[in-house]
Amino acid sequence: MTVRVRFAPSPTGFLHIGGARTALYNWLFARKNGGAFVLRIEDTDAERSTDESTAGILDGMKWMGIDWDEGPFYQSEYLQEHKDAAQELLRLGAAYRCFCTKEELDQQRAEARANKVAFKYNRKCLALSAEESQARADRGDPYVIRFRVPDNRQETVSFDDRVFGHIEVGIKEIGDFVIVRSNGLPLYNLANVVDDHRDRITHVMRGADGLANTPKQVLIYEALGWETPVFAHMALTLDPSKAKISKRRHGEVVTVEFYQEHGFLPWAFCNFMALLGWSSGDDQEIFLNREEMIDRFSLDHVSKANSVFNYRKNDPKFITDPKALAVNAAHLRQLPIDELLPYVKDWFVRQGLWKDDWDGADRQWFASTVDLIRSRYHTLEDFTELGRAYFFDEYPIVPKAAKNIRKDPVLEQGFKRLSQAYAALDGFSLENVESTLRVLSDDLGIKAGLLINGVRAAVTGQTVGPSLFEVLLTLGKERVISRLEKAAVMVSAG
RNA sequence: GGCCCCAUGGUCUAGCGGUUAGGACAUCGGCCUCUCACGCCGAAGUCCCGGGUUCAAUUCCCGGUGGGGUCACCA
Repeated sequence: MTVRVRFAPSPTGFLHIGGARTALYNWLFARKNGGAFVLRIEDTDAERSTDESTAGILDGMKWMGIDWDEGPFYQSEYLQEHKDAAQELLRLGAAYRCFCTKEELDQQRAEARANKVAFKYNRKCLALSAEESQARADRGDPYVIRFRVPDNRQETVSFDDRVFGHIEVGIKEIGDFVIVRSNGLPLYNLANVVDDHRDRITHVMRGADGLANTPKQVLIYEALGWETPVFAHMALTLDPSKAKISKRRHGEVVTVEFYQEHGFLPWAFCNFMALLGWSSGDDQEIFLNREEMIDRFSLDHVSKANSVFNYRKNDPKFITDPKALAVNAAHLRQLPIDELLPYVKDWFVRQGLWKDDWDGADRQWFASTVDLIRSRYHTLEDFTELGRAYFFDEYPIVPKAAKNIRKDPVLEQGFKRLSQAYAALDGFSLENVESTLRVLSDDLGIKAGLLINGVRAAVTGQTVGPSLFEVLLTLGKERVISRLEKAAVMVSAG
């Protein structure tokens, strides 16, 4: 039997990391098993569903590179099927109309709470005769349809969850739940089962918050005489205080969009997400390409314990979970340069900073410059922020760099004479660039390090970076000379 | 509160009766060095608690504790 899985988000917000992870695991499972990945938008809550959030979810998935084979289907388009299923359940005696008012039910809930037991509908309307039920319906009395939990035939409902194992719950624990609202619209538990059955889903992989609903759904499958799919629930991702993550509480940092906008490589982001609850079984954590992870993916190593998304609010050093940054950085420096370049280009284009020469005449230069600096960057954003000076003549000089430039008055002479010496140089090679600087340091009677650090600060605006002489070569003679002249002025100006 | 689920360093995890409890990130120190990063080396830090079962429990069972989920005419 061909594996068929689905991702069925409700479009009530942006795609957040929890949903992204669910989508990713489904996708990995489908690709691993040569199955189909279906995308279904569960938009039946018209109050909360918006086109924008649907678009946001699709965009997020596209960015991550999680492609779907079928869909997107929209749950709202299958309304009639859901209603038909409810009628069928009614006909089978597996469901019944309930005319109880909200007030009555609220009262029952209050009582249940007072008695410290779970609320269970008291089945008042189950006692209604078929005739009376029909008569009241015909008369136009408002009613909901409840599923009749078959407590006369079995004591427990159970299923074997692919990650949590055998789950069993006493049937007396489940109250007759509503499957169709009084306005005629079916509810999640019913619609979801009908849709999964129609879409021939073989494996339902979703967040563990669906675990407690599953017995109800199993009951519906059984009542309709449908085969139940395999369930595989995934532990939730929590925030550092163990609270469920939500955009409302946590803001942008939990949305996929945030990672897109902060220069994450899509697959590196997926790599990090995958690690939040899944392990390869050995020590490998970095998967530079999709195939590698697909090959290794298995439900056997999906964790049952909730994981904590370890982001720190307002931490200047870590804009998100340090491990997310580390994984992205690993991809940034380990990817073959030719595979990385397109993403760097996209980033520059997005920022409106791309120059066409960089994949034309200066293609080689661009590649080697990116290669030179990438090992100390964490995100693509670093190329346009920290790495500004490598690509543009306008660049900020960070305070510590400014300090290095003015560290010693002798540096004014140093910069001035170095620029003159470089100007007089025949070529501009690693060797003569370095020896020129060292000879000058001796002349000036200062340590080469002083001049080197000053020059680095002057030409890059940073105190850190690659070996200075490599930097100088990448920048080229002209730029170096003019930047040194400016630096000399900076020193004299104090 | 009822029911269900979970529990290895700060975080993500490996482990599946006998291990100096492994790896990654983060932290700290060292090497490298013109700085930073990379790379390499090293340090600190963990099996929630209590009972069993067993020659032997991080591992199996039970009970606590802690955390999470769920109990809607949301999905």
